[in-house]
Amino acid sequence: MWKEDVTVGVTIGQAAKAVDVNVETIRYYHRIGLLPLPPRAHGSIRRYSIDSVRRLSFIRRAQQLGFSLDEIAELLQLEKTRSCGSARNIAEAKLADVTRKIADLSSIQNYLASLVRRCKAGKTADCPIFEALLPLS
Amino acid sequence: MWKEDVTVGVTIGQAAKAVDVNVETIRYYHRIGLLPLPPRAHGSIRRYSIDSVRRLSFIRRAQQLGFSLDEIAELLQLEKTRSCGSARNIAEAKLADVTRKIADLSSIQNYLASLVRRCKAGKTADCPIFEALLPLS
DNA sequence: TGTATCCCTGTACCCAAGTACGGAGTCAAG
DNA sequence: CTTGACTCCGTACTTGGGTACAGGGATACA
Repeated sequence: MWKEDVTVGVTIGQAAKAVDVNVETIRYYHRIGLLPLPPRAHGSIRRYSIDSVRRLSFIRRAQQLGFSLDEIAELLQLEKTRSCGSARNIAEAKLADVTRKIADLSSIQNYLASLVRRCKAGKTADCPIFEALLPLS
Repeated sequence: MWKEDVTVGVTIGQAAKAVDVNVETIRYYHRIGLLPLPPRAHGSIRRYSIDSVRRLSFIRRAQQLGFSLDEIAELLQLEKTRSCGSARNIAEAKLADVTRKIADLSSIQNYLASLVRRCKAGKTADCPIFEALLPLS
């Protein structure tokens, strides 16, 4: 006999495996309203549609791009209107953010590199790392 | 009359102001063992020496360089031996870390920039941001 | 001497993004 | 029909880096 609903979509475990995420994480996304609860088939067990899984994988990809869950929620809201301008605003803000972070890290990189370089070159007696970082006593 | 001890060093509030940090933060550093408790003069009020304040300011500077409090504790441990090689190892590890972060952020930057650029150029109908980030339905 | 401003300890709370777990229900295979 | 793997819900805990009180001392200045 053909059980119509039960096999439509995947279980939470399969969805989790598909996007390489913890089952508890998916539940957490439900809790905070980031991912709508999928329909239940017969029993109490949820079935995740292809769309649900795609939404989940979007969340992970956006996270990798440095978006917070709040920002991701905002982006997912935009899906309803498909407002190109709003999405671009968010993307541009995030781009500015990332650019600033890169600049900050670059100056840290330069400083650390110069410390290491001078440390390698110099005598052990006056290690520039200690001089720069630990000006105690 | 000359009160010898009481005026040696500064109070927590002055120390906090000197390195632009919250009083509670200093107490927190004591709690986690990052900053040793300074001696008390007469009453129960702590007096922070110049060295204490320098140590505190080192913590903040190292934080700005991206070191975690754990790593900073490690660096402060090294002060005892002044082991140049160990310090260089830590600095080099952090440098590698920072370099990797920059690389990650750069690819994110490229991707976001290309999305924004294409979004500006294209027609509103097929916004690349939605296509790239929201491949739902 | 009053009062205003610090300081003390201890405890609880904050944020983001989860993770862990207990106790019960469900489902498929053997 | 039992076993084992999976799922449910709810609640509590985690990490890192702090903040915020409450309820008392201490100190400084007029």
